[in-house]
Amino acid sequence: MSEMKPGRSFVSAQQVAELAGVSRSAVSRTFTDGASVSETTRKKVLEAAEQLGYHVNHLARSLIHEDSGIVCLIGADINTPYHSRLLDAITRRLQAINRVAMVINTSGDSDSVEAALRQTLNYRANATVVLSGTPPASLINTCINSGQHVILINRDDHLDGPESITVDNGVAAREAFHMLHRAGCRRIAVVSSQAGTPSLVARERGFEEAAREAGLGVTITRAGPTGYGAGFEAGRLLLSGSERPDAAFCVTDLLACGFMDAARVEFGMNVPEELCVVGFDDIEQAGWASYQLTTFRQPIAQIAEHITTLLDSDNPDVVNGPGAVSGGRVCFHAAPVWRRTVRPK
Amino acid sequence: MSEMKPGRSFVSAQQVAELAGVSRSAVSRTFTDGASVSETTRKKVLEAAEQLGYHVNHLARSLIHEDSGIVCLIGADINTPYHSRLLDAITRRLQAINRVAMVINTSGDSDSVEAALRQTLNYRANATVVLSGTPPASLINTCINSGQHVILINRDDHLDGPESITVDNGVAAREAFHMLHRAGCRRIAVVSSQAGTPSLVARERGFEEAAREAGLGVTITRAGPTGYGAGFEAGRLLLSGSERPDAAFCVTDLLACGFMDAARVEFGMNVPEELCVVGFDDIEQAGWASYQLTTFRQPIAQIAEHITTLLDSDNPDVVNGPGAVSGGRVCFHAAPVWRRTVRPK
DNA sequence: CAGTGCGTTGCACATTTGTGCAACGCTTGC
DNA sequence: GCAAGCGTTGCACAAATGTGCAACGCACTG
Repeated sequence: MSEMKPGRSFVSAQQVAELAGVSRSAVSRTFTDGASVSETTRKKVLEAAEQLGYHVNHLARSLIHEDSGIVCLIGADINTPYHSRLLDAITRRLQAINRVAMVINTSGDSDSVEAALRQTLNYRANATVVLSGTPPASLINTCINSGQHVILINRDDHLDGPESITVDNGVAAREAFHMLHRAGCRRIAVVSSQAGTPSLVARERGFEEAAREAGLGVTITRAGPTGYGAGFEAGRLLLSGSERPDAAFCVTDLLACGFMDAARVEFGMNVPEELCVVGFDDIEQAGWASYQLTTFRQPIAQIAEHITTLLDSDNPDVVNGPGAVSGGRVCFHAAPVWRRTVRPK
Repeated sequence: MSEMKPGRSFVSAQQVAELAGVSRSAVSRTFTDGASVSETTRKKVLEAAEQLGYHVNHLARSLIHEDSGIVCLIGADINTPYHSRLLDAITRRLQAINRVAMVINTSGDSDSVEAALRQTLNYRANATVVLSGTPPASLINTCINSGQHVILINRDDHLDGPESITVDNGVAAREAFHMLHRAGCRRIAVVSSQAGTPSLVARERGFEEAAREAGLGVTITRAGPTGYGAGFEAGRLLLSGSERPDAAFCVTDLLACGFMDAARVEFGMNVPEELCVVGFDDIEQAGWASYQLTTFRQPIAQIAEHITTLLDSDNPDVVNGPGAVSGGRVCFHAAPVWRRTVRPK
């Protein structure tokens, strides 16, 4: 079959045309939807293409169309359960609408981030999706200034260019307080991190407000980066004091897992009898038998679907119509998931 | 500052040239390393570029160079702890050498996978890295036949085109057996999955062989997909029998976590007193206080580094020299990580 | 049988960039 | 002062593709 030179470079439409005995235009039209080609030439072309292993060069195609088909995903901590699930969902949906994802990892040192971002602008990405709160706003501004279509997830920089997809962190956090309050908890700790991400801050604030309205004060602990280790450390600090809290709202499930483990392993406490815990995100581990964590579910599927909607309804003709999408804000609900770390009322 | 039309399409080198009062060649040379431009025009060009928000179009640049700078990563289950860590490490290293990652998620239905793969071939990726054992061999063959530089991780399809990066699964699995055997375990179960991935099969085989040589038989359970749920289910099945195993080798840490949880929650067993467990991968959760799982560490950093080495040493002039990289096979060692799920000798 | 119409095909030009080659100007050495 | 040399610049062509426009051929109709 494969009589082509194996390591040699890619096949061009010209070569296919010569083998099929038609013009290069015919080859181009064969691979363009809606173009006018007769069935016989189409067949000849497809046969020759198959034989040579021809694939349309999207780079050249994108020179002409505005649409490169590339969507750039910018995020940090993509090895984290929540972010990797988000990445999984988004890449899948993108593929379903014939887009392909370029991933920029902003966890490294920031100059390499800058370089990578520049790379991406260079590839004329169709849109840029910012997955996490960590990438600095300056990067986002660079994208916007370069005419990029930017979609922000769970940030609330109030920029006018980008679309924004949010989760009602504040509302959910208020609900978290009432769950714990109704369970009889009165000395409630808030476990957060030093990341200072908009969504985390919104959760802290929402909880604090609800507590204040109920006449309770809360102490906020920020032990380190947003992860298991920080939660564990926070647990060790908070529970070794003379006045132990009887509940904790952890702004992230990872923090909650660490906190619970500290409580049980280091102090032998029982959850939820002596200590109630509420998390956020509903990562897979929250459902594991060792944790059975009561938490709030991130509407990942809805977020991913909304992104594809934004990209598909990217009609340039509808500029400022009533259903204009540019600069829109969408907020999804994070529903509580009841498991076993909060005592039933 | 930004007097450009905000939503309008990208800036071309021509426009920069006109604003700077130079020829387009001068613009091109300004953004090409090693080209000859005087300092004064260089400055004029950079100023004009900054003002217009110009970024070099990599798509057009890649038309001329062979090097597109894109590396395609194909994998399934990227929301899994092991795979997401691998993805994290690889994307970071790629950015460090000025490449950018395109991610193809093969978890979806297979026709969308095929479409996505075609997409990627179309982008003239510099290389294709296959992350997991799941993508079918036909996809890989498509890549190879199209002249792609393919790098396989933890597969052992014995194809001649691609480079192969492996972990010594068999050796590690034999070591796992001896760890358990030395701890006094004699009724040992192997917990695996129905995925049938090469690396998982190699682990099963290695363990089985070592057991046979020691005069022991083992039972292999394959409860479902490779994950926590399947491990839990396997635990429920195996431990409810009349003759309980006293140890389990789980071919994946996720399986091990599920298995341990079933043992403790459903049957109230103590680990490692009544049941020893060994996992594989050393995912983050293996180090959590609730598990403290003894396992084998996947050399993720080494794998990622080796990939970049392969891409950097991609000297086309050295075709068949002594250090030829094409079709090479590299095997890294998976070192044991001792924690608390195996009794000390 | 001639004319009209429609589907198909090829030519030529467009997209954006890198680069060889020739020309040009400035500096330096004799 | 003039020639040589070197650094810089612009022209023109290359890369692979999509597409408008004109031409061509075939079938159908009057």
